[in-house]
Amino acid sequence: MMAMDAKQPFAVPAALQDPKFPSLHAGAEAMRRVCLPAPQLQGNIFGSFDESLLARAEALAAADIAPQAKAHHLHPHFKPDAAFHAMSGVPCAAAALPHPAALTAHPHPLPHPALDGGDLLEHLSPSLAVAGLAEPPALPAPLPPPPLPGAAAGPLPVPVGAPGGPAPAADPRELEAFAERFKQRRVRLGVTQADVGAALAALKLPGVGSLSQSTICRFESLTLSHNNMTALRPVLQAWLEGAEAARRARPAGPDPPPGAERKRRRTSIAAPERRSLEAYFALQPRPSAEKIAAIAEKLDLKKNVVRVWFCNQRQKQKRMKYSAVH
DNA sequence: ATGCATGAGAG
DNA sequence: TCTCATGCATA
Repeated sequence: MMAMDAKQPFAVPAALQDPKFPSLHAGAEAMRRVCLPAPQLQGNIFGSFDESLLARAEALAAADIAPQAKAHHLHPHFKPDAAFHAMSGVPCAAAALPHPAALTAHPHPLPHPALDGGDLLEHLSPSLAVAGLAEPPALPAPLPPPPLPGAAAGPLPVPVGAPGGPAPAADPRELEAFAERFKQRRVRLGVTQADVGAALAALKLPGVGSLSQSTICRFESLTLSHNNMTALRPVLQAWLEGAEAARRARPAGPDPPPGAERKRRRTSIAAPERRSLEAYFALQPRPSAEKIAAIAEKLDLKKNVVRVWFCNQRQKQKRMKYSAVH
């Protein structure tokens, strides 16, 4: 049998994840939907979900072979998490889309309506594609440089919600600063990300188990959601302080070389398929099951793989990094 | 460091 | 089914 990871660390109950503005969340969600390109238009486009859509997406995909085949998250859609941007106190222009048109706009212009999908697909040439690829328009860049990283004054004022009130939103900059200091101090301790993750279990904090290297890494690089960052901060801070204290106590640390055991394999999506997916995503980040099926068939991928890919893609859009750094 | 995946909870 | 937190596997 398989070694089950019966350790469900401290999966914050979803209900607890946004205890804050439940209605707001829902509202934002709804908002996002209505803000998106006219649903009717969508219906139009996808209603006759035929070769044309797929072809277009693939045309875009082909175009993507250009320089930035990877930087797609540049057009933040209006999402619940956008609230986070606003909370940061920054007039995050990135969250406020300039024109409704921008919602459907992609890094690349859509092929002319005159162009037929099928044909386009077959006659598509890199040159044509690249021609349409203008440099990404200069971003509004409303973000002033992080002002206060140096404010390393002792223990962070863990913004705890006063009893009766929801926990105040953590300042993204503060989180960012903490993450940075955390990494620095961790390295100074000569502890790896994996070590930290494993060590967390020893803290015996209620509801806190171990974490993976991935998660620690993502925390340090701010590639987690704001909520996630906020939840993890106190835990990691606790570990850090404990570790530093322990180190002062007895400077010598053992070096246990861990063993290695492997098992499952990761399916990897080939570049061309990935580009197509990105193009589809640009057109419609939330395809219906049918669309997913069609896309899957078109790209010769498993339906589930496509579905998960879209989920992960959406998740990526919500990572802190983009809000805090960009 | 990051891509693809799982599983819980909510709807 | 989706989101969200998280992890294994891998580039």
